[in-house]
Amino acid sequence: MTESHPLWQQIAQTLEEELARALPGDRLPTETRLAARFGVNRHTVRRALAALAESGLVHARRGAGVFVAAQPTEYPLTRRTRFHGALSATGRVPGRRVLSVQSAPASETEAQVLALQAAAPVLRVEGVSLSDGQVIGHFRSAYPMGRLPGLAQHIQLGKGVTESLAACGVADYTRAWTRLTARNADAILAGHLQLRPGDAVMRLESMNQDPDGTPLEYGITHFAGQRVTLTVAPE
Amino acid sequence: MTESHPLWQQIAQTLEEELARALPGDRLPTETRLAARFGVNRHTVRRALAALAESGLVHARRGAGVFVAAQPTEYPLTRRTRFHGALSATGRVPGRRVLSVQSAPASETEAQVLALQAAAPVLRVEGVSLSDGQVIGHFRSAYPMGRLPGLAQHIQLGKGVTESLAACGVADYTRAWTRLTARNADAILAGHLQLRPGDAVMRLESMNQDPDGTPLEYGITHFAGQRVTLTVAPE
DNA sequence: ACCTATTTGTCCGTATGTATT
DNA sequence: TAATACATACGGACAAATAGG
Repeated sequence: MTESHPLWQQIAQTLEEELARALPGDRLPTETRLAARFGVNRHTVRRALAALAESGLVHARRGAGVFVAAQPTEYPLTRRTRFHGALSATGRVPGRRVLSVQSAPASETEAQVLALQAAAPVLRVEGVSLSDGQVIGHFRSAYPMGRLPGLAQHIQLGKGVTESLAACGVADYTRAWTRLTARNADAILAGHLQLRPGDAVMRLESMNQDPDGTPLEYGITHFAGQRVTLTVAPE
Repeated sequence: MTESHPLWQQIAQTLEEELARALPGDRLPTETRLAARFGVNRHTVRRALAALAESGLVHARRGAGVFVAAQPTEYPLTRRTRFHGALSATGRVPGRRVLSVQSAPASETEAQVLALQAAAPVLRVEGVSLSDGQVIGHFRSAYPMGRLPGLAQHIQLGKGVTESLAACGVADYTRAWTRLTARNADAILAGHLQLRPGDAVMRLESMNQDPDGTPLEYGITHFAGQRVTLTVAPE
């Protein structure tokens, strides 16, 4: 093809084809060696590797090298979505790390979604979700404190959402709705998810409610696109 | 801030905050001006702008400048997902452009999902979906020809999926399941969706069936992450 | 229709920082 | 500790697309 694509794209495509015959965890040649092989500057190779990393095919570790990436985790997205159970069912070991818990007056959006009066107190919980020890998601949730007295203590003890809600008298809850979109990770999110800025992530905005329809939780979760597949199935 | 975040990240964050007060279509200062303003090299500004572009916040046009991007389209994802109806309901004008129609023996995956014998004939349809004239998605579908005689003629006449299936005697169909993940667009997909390589896209793999559970369509759709929000709601 | 200045895109080269081995 | 390897930042040069005269 006389179609003169940029050098870095040609290199990326060549590498992508070769990656099809590689195994997850395999290490690529160093940037310097690749530059020598293709007869280009190291930065041109870096541009190509950046594209592959954005596609989730490889990931770089400073000082170590560039490695072939692994396979995704399945995550069913149903009305009764439970993080712990969802992952256990697919044979993964779930985990959770709470980064911060704080109470604050509800934002405009939170008040509206949770059906609260303006500036009513909410408990904000931020953390990351793990699958087999690897970070797959980052969540930021808001709980109405008025309806869930004592929730903060349980959350801070490291208990799961379902368990903590049960301790507050919530026997059951279901997901009312979910809004989904894809974004490129910014620097902060990439840090949480152990990705590179620009990597594709799925953004889920959702609300959970009790059987009476009372809102119990409003959250925004970001999943690492390359490590998670969401499944939407009828029940 | 002595907080040692890279320069380009700090610049990206500053610009992101300022973008919140900008209107879609607004033009940013040139790279050279921004470099002067932040007291850095032009390449450092470019790295920051690249991150914002990957997040879908801005869009660069060579020779013209960098511009603030536009707003997303809503797309409900239910058991009875109908492209035309879904968009009409949100006040958008839907559209579809078929790029190719061809018959071929089913691939291994197609045969398995559609419950066909190996290499049974399927009709493959590829095209793009429009909302208000703008490309929002790219689809590649496979239909079992044995169950849908004459489908090719209707599809080629430019009719919609629902309409074409109706002409083959399918009065109703529902979505059996959907698998979702986020990816970065490669060069080809970016071309179809009028995005830039590396932009976040949502990949939907889905199967539609008739009321008896007979598979009718297996397809993979990619939505432009910045232009579409999927909603998952219980029925 | 043509030219020109402007603006972004690509590529090279160099230097230095930081994490890993 | 030292060598290796990726990350950041700077500088320069030219190509390609755009906009305006």
